[in-house]
Amino acid sequence: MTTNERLVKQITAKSEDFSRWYAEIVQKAELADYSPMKGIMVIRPYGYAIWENIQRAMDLRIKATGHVNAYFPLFIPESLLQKEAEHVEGFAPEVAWVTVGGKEDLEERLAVRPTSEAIIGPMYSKWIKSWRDLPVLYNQWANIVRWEKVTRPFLRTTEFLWQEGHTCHATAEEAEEETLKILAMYKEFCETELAIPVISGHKTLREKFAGAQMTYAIEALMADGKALQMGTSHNLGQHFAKAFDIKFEDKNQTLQYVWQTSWGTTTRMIGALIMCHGDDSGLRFPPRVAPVQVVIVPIAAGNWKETVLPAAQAAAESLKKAGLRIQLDAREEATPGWKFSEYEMRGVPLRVEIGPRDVKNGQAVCVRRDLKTKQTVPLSELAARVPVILDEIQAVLFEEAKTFLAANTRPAGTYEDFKSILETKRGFVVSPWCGESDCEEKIKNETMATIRVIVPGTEARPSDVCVCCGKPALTVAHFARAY
RNA sequence: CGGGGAGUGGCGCAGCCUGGUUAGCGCGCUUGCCUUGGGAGCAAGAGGUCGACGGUUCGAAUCCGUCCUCCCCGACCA
Repeated sequence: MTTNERLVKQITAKSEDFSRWYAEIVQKAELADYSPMKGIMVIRPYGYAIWENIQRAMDLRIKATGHVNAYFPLFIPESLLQKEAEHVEGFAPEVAWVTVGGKEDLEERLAVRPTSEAIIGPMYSKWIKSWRDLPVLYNQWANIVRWEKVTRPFLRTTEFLWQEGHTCHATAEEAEEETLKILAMYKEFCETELAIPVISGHKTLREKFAGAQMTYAIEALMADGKALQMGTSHNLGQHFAKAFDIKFEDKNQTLQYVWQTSWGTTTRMIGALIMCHGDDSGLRFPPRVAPVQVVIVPIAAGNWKETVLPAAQAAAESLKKAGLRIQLDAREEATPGWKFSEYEMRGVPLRVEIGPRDVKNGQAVCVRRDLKTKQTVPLSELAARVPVILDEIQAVLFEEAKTFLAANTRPAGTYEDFKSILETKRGFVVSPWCGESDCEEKIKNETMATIRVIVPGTEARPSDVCVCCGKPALTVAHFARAY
């Protein structure tokens, strides 16, 4: 990449300054823009299309596992939010409050939902009477407000979009099973749809959701070596059931509190797509969620409107019939070279060029965004071949990300190694840990790394000692600096 | 919320220190011609009152104050 090209594009190279690259690509690719309010962004059509694709794919999975969608209020009366002590304490610093309605001061202020447990609780209490009413498997797609101090487009914004599942079960075992089922579903979603490999496991008490009994999470590694939480699944135990009096009569005619779960994924996943797959030329979207999967660029020359254009239009039609998201860019005011760079920057997985030579030969030139390789495909075979190429691109992006994750997951037995890895390489550091919150805190203060998850199957050996304090290890944890 | 940087047509910047005619430049945009296989060329145009408010001054993009927003580094969080 020459300096001249860089100047023309006016985008900082990812390899030069990752943070700046991220901030610029979000705007240049028209994914999002800043609103007049601090930390509150506007998701533009190109960015929202990704969310719609994510929603569609996630919603299918949510429903396939027996859940149904519902919608609960945006406002939560303060008295409800306060019912679960740990919950309100955890969220208090970031709740936005409504205190005036019209011209009247409200008798009780209303929280703009930071999460919906507290508004769903009383409804579940009302609806659930019998063991026959269980399980309740609800999900809602909604917006959330958390008054964050530091914000970044998609990664942390004051208002964001998410799905939140809220379920009730008759037994602790069922709730735990649900929690883990969703965690597995999230992992599969990230890997299949987003081409982002994740590690999954449970959080420490220090990092768990306010009010949960246990929090599980999936964590991905971004290109700068920082971890990003991609989704959480909480086993709420009976904390909220007791706070909101959610009881049912079991088969033995005794009243029992329900066992609950809640789980969510957010528009943050779009940030992960950007940071995980992008390169110096811009975005690289996985075909399965790309807003535009194929852009067709006709090469305008000579009598192109009689020859090239009809061929391009026919190609677009045949690809649309194959079920693909297609854009035909036949604008005359932009040159082919300009379009090539533009769609690369915007992360379109495949570009199909059709020029006079191609029409003569009955072919098209396909250029992959992932590897930047070119191949010619007979026009008659486009509709059959392009879906295969898109699958390959999806697979390549996933493989590249997996390789990166593996290469940046390192064991550390001593605190010196631990610190050295975080200073020079980042990524995940896998180390034995004594299980004490004090040690976790100390490590965070000294290295900025936190325990992202404790992965099942990474138990400590009897001889292992805590990487920080040297006491016998309780378990082995994945540490990282995180967003 | 603490420390640092920044806000000037759509984008990227210069001007500010050392106040002074109609605030410049590149890209983009409009029109015409010509071109089109990696961000073409020529010509003619349009577009800003310099983040907001207040102050100093005969005069403010420029000096002072307050506020807003963005970026970076920390403390808190999806």
